[in-house]
Amino acid sequence: MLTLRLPDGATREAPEGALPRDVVASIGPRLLRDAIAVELDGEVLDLDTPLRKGGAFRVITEKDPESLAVLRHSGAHILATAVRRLRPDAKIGFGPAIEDGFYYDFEVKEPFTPEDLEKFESEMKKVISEKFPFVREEVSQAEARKRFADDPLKLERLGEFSDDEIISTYTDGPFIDLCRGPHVPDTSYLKNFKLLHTAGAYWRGDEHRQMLQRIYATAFWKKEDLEAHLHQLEEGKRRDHRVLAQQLDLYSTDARVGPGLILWHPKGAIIRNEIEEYEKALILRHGYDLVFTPHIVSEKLFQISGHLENFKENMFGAMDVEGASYRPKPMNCPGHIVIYQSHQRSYRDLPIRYAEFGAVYRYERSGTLHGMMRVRGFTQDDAHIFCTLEQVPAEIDRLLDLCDEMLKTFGYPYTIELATRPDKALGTPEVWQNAEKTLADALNKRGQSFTYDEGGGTFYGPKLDFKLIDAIGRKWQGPTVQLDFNLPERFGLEYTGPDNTPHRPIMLHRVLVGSMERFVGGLIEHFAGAFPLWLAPEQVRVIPIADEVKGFAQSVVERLKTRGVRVHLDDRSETLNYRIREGEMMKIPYMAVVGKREAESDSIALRVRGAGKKQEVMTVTDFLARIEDELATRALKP
RNA sequence: GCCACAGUAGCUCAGGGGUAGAGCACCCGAUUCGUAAUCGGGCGGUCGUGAGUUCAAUUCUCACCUGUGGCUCCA
Repeated sequence: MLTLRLPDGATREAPEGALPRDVVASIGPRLLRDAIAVELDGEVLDLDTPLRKGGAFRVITEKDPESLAVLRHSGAHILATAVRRLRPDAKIGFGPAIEDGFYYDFEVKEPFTPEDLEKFESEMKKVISEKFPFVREEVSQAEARKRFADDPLKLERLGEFSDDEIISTYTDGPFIDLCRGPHVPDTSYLKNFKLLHTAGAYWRGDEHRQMLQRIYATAFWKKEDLEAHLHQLEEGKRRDHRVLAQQLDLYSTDARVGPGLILWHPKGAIIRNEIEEYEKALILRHGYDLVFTPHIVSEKLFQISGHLENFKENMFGAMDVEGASYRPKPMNCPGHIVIYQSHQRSYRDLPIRYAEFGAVYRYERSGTLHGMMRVRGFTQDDAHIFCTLEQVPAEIDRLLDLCDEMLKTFGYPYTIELATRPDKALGTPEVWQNAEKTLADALNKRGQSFTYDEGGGTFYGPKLDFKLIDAIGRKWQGPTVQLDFNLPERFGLEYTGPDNTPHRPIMLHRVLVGSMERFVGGLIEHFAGAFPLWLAPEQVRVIPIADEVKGFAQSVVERLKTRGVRVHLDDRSETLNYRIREGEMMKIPYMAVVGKREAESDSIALRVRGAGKKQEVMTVTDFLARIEDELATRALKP
């Protein structure tokens, strides 16, 4: 007999091989109706998978987040069922649930078209209405080979099973798949789904293997959730930084310059410069020293750092300079280390914090480039902290303050992940455990919640990853802090301790925005191009209603200009409506409309971006005070 | 790099074996307006680049370049 512990503390006895369905039914028939799957000791099983061991037992219903993955995985089978009906020649690969939906990979001679997708979707609806049960069977290797004789990809997978592994198949109507499960009871459970797009994908993610055709889709229990998700995708498209940047004239690329190389237009440059100025003041306040290092560097440096060995495929080629090889730097760390080594260092000097807005160049494969998000030349807001082991907690604490302050300024909520030792790693497990504990302690001490990303560290040390959440709920890579056990060794970094002997410092790498390019690209989408006042390329546009008040409008412009406000006068001979419309489309935070009434009272009719006709009339003096306050506090609105 | 798709005026796009069209933008003129497009006129493209097929290519074919969606990789 197996003993199952229920969440309320009660226990149930069930014979070995009992079906979860029967156990759930014994708890209550209503529960069985709502049950999607069960969880046994953390493993999700469907209702028809025989129980082989006892443990913590929990029923999963639509309310549990785990149920969504079960639904989506079943959705993948339903998709494959439909595809097989319409394209019997399609060989099946894998079809897992993923974060926002599911996909299925097929090997086909003719790639799928958007019209195919529509047909598959209607065919899926048929499969759903046919209400095929998902039938689980456990079979022998020989039997499995027979069943998948026509599916070479499945046969390959079968070859990897060890003798003691259970091979299971799932059948829904005409379709059979090699699959571990779990699945929903039958195909009718899938009600709210949408096929999204197709894409090529390597068989088993290996670029040396053949390309399969992948169909991406999403599914939810509730119609509202599906609609919300599709709306978020739409909203993401509407905010696409490449489109907005074109409309707002922020940056461009050009084939003559080269792909993945960003040309910052004046308006984009203003945004970037505001961020840099802000960050510069911030880090100087937090005890950093600014440095500059060259863009091209002798290869010797990268031999010492190991980049030439480990990062070569991402480095641009060498250029010959009087017989010596130079390369554009892919990272700033070695340069900062050399500055550290330009003097003998004492424990009294530490911590040393070098910061640089360092341009780096990395050879990224052409297919990976994407707007400002993935480029070949970018500027990192990079810093390296050299300190003693004892100083690490205080440095982490300082960094958490710094990140928190900065992310609040941009209006990003965030989460933190602590990435731990990967399989292939430098240094002993003890050193790692110690370092991971130091990081965790620093977070815990200030009550900062975080999750673990097990095995997600770099080979040279653990790291903290900040994940930003943007205005429509998407996650972005934010600041990272990495401990480095490697470079101090390779360069033989030293400082003299109080005991008058040499010691090896600890090195911390950290970026806040990461790369100016990627961060600004993200900001464009976060704000949908409507930048807060302090970042807006054009902050105020003054619009005289008619020529007779041009002089007054000019005086408003002058007064704003002397306070450093980025202001323009739009006195073109266009209608007021036309000029207002253009200002709105350029997402200018404030339009100061002035007519005869305003000129008489030294005031403006202020149109706030996005507020439509709800204008406020205020004196120029009051407007100046308002602007100055919003700039000083870097207000997020308007 | 790989798979699929795309490239026509500054932008968004229509067209199609006989060397091109719209709207917006831009320029000129009229208009002087109270909160999201005033009217009229004009300028503007060797149809991504190169080669091939053809009497004839922007249109068909191939290669390359650039971009898009993914894969792989990543700030």
